[in-house]
Amino acid sequence: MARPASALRGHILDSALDLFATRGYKGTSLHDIAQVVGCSKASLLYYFVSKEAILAELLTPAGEGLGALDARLSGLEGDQAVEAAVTGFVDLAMRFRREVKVLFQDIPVLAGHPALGAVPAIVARLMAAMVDGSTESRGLVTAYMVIGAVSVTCAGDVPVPDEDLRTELIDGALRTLGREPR
Amino acid sequence: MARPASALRGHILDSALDLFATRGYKGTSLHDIAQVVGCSKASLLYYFVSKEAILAELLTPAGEGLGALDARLSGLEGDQAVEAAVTGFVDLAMRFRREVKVLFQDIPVLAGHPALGAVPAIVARLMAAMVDGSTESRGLVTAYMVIGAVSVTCAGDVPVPDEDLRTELIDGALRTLGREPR
DNA sequence: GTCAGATCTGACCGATCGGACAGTTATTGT
DNA sequence: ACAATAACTGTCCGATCGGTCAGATCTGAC
Repeated sequence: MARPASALRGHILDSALDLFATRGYKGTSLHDIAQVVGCSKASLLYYFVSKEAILAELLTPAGEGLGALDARLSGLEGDQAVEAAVTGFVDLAMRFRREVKVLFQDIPVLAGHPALGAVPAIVARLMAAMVDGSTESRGLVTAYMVIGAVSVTCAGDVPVPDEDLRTELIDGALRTLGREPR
Repeated sequence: MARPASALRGHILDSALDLFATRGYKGTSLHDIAQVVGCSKASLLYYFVSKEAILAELLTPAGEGLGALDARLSGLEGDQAVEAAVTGFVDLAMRFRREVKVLFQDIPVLAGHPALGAVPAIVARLMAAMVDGSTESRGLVTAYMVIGAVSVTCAGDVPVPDEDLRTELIDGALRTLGREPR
């Protein structure tokens, strides 16, 4: 055994995330993952009860981050809530770029998943915070637009340094929402 | 035969588009399509040489629309090009909502496809037109943001009438780009 | 050394996939 | 009426999928 034993689990998660992000969940087989990791397919199922369990564990941190943002937002109102929602979502999307890619590719597969059950409601609150509770056409549409803009830009690989990407995403989102960038 | 014979082909395409949009290309089997259409799996392969051929035919109109927009844009410059790019892309995305959904879900599957080979270059030109050729961070990021915002909003089902959706998408995109809505 | 338990694997399984093909049924021109 | 062609299907096939399992191999405590 060349590799320290306990490291294999982490390698599996990392390789799986890479493959899921580039080929999609359904487009990646356990054989593919095993090949990249350099172990047998059976080893994957020694550490994880199923392929879906790998996906669930990969998406858990992002889900927790989203939950934390939701909690932070519940104590804010008005302009403060808007700015916190935008910056919080941008930071989350940038921190979990590969996860966002997976999420967007396999929404149908993941929609029914219990671990992700709370996500739609949280995203709905997040969007509401961005448009300050507006339920008019403008508010609904722009909230969707910001979510899409930030997600797609983070998932794609724009040739821009992370710091610049962050400020431009925040400024762009605020512009979309009709607010003056600070 | 209850159904007029020549109609089957069209029914296959329509049902396949629905299924691809909701479950993804890889998440939809030929058996699934046949069941929805109400014919045998073999019939699908009588009208189409392969599953991929169905997908290719479904995406062709959207690809042609994108090509037409590209041609229209090549004759414009400056503000006119920006507005034409934004409105043209919004109209395209709204006209081909289900196709956009399929495209976003299965980018990895479709990236290497020959029929879609010209798309990345066209999209690059479209984004360039939106930001008036800017290659700075702001331009690159906002171009991505607009593409993502419009695509995701059209793919999702925002409870807003089409007319309102169109004007809000165009206005929102122009705001993102830092331009005054007309 | 040796034994127990954790780690890892080859071989196998049933299900499902996209696709091939011979053959049946309906339609049409004459 | 009757071929000829188009439309359609049941059945089979090899490949690949996620997952199981008995056993091989490694590791650390004593």
